[in-house]
Amino acid sequence: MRFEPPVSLVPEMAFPPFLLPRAPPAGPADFSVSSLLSQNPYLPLGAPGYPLLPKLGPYPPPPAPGANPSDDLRPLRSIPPDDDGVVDDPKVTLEGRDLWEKFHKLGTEMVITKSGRQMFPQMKFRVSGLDPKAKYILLLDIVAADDYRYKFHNSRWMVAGKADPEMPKRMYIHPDSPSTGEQWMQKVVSFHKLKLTNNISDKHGFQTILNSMHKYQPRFHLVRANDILKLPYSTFRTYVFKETEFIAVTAYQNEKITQLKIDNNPFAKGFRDTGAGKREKKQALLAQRHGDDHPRSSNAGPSLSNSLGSGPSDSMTHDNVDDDERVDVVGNDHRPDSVSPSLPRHHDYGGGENQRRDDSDRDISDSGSESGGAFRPTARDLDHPSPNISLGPPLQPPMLPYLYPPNLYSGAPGLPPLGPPPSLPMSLFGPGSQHASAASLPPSLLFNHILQQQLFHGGYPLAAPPVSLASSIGPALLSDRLKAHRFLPYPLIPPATASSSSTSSLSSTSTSVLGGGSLSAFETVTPSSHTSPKHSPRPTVEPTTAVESSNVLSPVSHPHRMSSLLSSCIPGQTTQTSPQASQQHPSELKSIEKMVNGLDIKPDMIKSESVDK
Amino acid sequence: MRFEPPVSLVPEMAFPPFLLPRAPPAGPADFSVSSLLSQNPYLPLGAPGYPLLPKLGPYPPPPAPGANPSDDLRPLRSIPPDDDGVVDDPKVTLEGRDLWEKFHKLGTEMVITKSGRQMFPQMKFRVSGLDPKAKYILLLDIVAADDYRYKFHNSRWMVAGKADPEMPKRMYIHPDSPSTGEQWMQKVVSFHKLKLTNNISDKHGFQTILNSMHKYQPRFHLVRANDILKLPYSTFRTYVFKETEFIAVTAYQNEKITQLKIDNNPFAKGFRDTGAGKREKKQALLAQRHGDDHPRSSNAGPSLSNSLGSGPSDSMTHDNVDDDERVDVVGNDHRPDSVSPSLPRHHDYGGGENQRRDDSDRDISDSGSESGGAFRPTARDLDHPSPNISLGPPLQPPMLPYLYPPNLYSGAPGLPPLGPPPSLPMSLFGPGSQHASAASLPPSLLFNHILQQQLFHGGYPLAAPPVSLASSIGPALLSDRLKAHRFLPYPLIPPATASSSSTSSLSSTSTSVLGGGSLSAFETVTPSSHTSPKHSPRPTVEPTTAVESSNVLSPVSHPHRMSSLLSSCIPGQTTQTSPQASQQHPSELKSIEKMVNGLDIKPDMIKSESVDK
DNA sequence: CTATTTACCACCTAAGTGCCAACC
DNA sequence: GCGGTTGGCACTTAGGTGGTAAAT
Repeated sequence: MRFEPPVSLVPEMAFPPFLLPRAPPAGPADFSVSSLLSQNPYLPLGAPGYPLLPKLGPYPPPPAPGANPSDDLRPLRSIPPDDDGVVDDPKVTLEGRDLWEKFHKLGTEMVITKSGRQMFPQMKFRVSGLDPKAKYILLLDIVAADDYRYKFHNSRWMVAGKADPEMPKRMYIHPDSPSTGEQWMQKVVSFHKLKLTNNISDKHGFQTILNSMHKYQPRFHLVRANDILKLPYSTFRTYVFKETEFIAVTAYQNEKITQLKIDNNPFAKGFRDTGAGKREKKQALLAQRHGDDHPRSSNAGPSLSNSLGSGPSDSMTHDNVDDDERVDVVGNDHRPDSVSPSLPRHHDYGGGENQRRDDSDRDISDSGSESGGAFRPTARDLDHPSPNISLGPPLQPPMLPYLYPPNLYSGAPGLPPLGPPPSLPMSLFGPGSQHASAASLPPSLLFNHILQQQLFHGGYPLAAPPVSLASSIGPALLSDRLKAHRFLPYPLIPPATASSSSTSSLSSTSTSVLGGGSLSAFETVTPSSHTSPKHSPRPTVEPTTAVESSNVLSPVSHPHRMSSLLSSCIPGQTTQTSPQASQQHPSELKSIEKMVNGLDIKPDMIKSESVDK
Repeated sequence: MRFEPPVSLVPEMAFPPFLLPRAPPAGPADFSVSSLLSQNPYLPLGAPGYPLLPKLGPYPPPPAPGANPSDDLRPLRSIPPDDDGVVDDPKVTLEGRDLWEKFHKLGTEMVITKSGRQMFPQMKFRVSGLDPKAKYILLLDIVAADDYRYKFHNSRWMVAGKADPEMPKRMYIHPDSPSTGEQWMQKVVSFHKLKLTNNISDKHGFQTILNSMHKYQPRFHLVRANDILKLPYSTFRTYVFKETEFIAVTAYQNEKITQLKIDNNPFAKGFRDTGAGKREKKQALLAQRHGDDHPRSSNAGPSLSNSLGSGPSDSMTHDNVDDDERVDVVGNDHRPDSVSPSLPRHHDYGGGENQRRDDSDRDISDSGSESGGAFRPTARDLDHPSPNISLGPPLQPPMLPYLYPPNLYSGAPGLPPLGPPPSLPMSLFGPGSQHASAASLPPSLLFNHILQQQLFHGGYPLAAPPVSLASSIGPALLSDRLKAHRFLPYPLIPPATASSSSTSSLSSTSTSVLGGGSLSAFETVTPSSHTSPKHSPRPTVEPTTAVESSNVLSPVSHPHRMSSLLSSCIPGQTTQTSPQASQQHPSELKSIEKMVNGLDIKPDMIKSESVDK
């Protein structure tokens, strides 16, 4: 049509879309990091052109003219210039949680390659409860889930020794950052562009370097900040979904995982046995090629997903993600899977004030903020749904020069950090501050990164020679760590043996965590001294409502590891840590550690698990 | 490898890429609008969550503590908070200019579809001379090149009547906006994601609505602003490359264009006659299918692409885009194709100060800035290379409520605006300010957009009912315009006849412009009273160095159309217009209009044209 | 040797292209 | 039927999948 009658057009034309409305494309937003990175590899942080030193003057900005003098007493805060004072109460939901749980039950494996591989269930989140007008930066990182090295033996994952040294983990900034709360809430936030690699000389920068045969835990960070430079000074919330835990592999070990991937990943349709007829055919073909039907797994769990499971002979009859298109087959959203840190209405986003659950008695973070705030979870804090949430106050500039090696990130129970965990990094948090690093770590890393850039004439992170970091944290430290762990033969030493003072009796099923109520295959064969009798090593778990609530007490002696891993708060509860506020009570530490390990599960959390169609 | 010797790793690991370095992907940056839009359709302007009213307080920010009191005397400026005072001297180069020129010679056609179609030679620019630390917003819009409707008859484009009413044009914000100068300069800035459509009910928001069989002119806007909200207050520069002019079609008319697209667009390789052998084969096949070899065009050129050019019998022998892969076939960069607005070193980016060419006498914009600045190009200003550049100061808030209907955008000579151009919009610039709109228009549109959002509770532009705009510009105006032009039979009325006071004798080959020195097929059959005798209607132009420098004097009576189209300055020269500063001398107006029409061409501009291999 | 990892493959999705028959 | 428009088609690029054999 060339030109319709004005009458009908007027309405259309009347609206001047000078600016593209930015209508979201169909489907989840392509919020993937890579998109932005590839599109605008420079935008935020680390870009050469980015002002190396904030021009904002001292952080935080001076109090407003009419501000009460007492305000000055509060610790430096991260309130961004445009902070409208509106309190947010973010809730985060893991997209495709059901699928994630299916994988988790089997023991999720993620392929890592030299060139980088995307994660298959993709990391996608729904966010709500944000201040529509405030700007937020969303991040994702992947940290070691424990200090073990694994091997897939007899159809199950077993500990095969101490972990290899972790490569420094990078914080993946969602490419759309910073965007307003309204923008983030409008669509699913996807981090699918993030790539996993085992290539230490990652040139792309899109990739996260992982060790094969090690267990990892993705973490989602929500930071209220309108500028990436302010990240280190801003309040951030960390959400951990245990169901996204996975073991990095260069080749799939568990055939069930392979099949689940094939059945759910559109790009793997070529390997799919569509429909009954095709299915048989294809599998036959595969079998022929293989020469044997049961690669590794001897235990088939009916468990897996979609009912049909006319799978190959080898093991499973488990999955039947019948149709190509469906990714989330079973009923979703049966259980409350969105969690909110629930900041107090008068919450102060700066580093100083405490954050409490609106209606709660848990003053988790109070001590943390000004005094040296840290987690102070109560017992109540332990019962919470899937995502473990933690809040962290911004780090103070004074600590910036220090860098906490990301490889110390692991916070799982059981083994102590590789070798005597260098206490140096902890100095950041001052003596007695043992777990504050959990939530604050990400920012600290970010900050340090920035710092490096500033110190070393701000080239691209990758472009900049490694020297920068080394110097910032002390070259000796880093190299020592590396040396200490080079070439681990990864014997099958039981984890318990290696542990130091840390492993408590509670930590038996140490790394076990439940993906929001689902049983994970990971819980199976932890070679620790106390293997959980509850579960058979096999993920043969039928759709059940059984609750796996193991309590793990993480090593107090290595709080930094712990906290860095998963310091969590009960959803709807907030914890606040600040570098200087890190000194906490030992008792608190324990609670925190519990949360960190994400072992407490509420019965209602399991509810939706058995929905497999 | 699991873990290499620390010695080798240390350097690698020492560098903590916490933040992805955002290494640019190979090839030109995927800076396309759509990318960001699709990725983060909300980011900048118009997003619901976007702060409707800047919280910055009064623009500009209060002077620094140590600032001289006299600073306060300066008019409100748009200097962004992070404006470091560094003067930039932006230069913009059209990527693939040679290819563009080839198309332009034939009379570029761009397919528009209901679902939206990307442009094929893609809009890509190289930018340099920016302040590395300052943030810039890059935009692209496509405006009517004239007021005609065309038809392709006898192998040439002919005017077929007055233009249909234009749909409101939207300003396409480059998705990476805002980014630092350093970021923009680092790679080619691509707008390839922009899509053209004829679907008035464009739901996607990525698309620009055009009228089929109408001629358009893309424009590139460079704005120094660190926040999209500040766009209206910021200095902007507009670059117009005449070689990117095109006629929108729903189906290709000129077979040569088709072939040129096929030969150069990788996605059209399927239609390519690779190698000599294949070529013959394919064409034979095509012939079979067609049943006739000459769909529409009676003129075939052996010309087309891959050397073999055993094309259909039609006419031209002129061009030859030899190889598939090459986009820029002929010698590039023979002529200076990068242009800089050349701001004075002490240039003030605010709305107030004047901008002069560093070494020049052209004080083009001076009057414009504080006093009500506008173009004041001198004769010298008229001789310049391809991109026509204009500078515009920010619009002042007072004028925001007004909206200038984008469809009045055309600035070509010849016909007057459709019907009596509503003078209302011009009120924005005050009486006597007749051409200031050119450069300032884009921002004004943007601003109005923002305003609308603010006024109408800031929904998405598209989401928001058309009411907003209608009300802002006055419903009556818009609807009247629409009514006035509905269903034009587009008779073959010669343009000259329709013109009002505007068309001067100089404007004979009115719309003819040279794409940076190349002859355009568009110049051929302008049914105006004075057809350029120089060129045959057919783009049969052999590789020649002939210069087409026709001077067109655009109608003074309709300055808004003119100016909005192509107000241009000599490269390296800057013009500045401001809403309030719009009152200019009549003499200046003429100069400006000349520039607007981009008719002045320097001999050296043509140089590279004949290089076709 | 074993246990992993790599490189390459066919197969898929997603999306851009012009062609063409059908439509108006 | 003409001029213009539309939607399905085959083809392309680009890139994500797991399989597989060879390399480490």
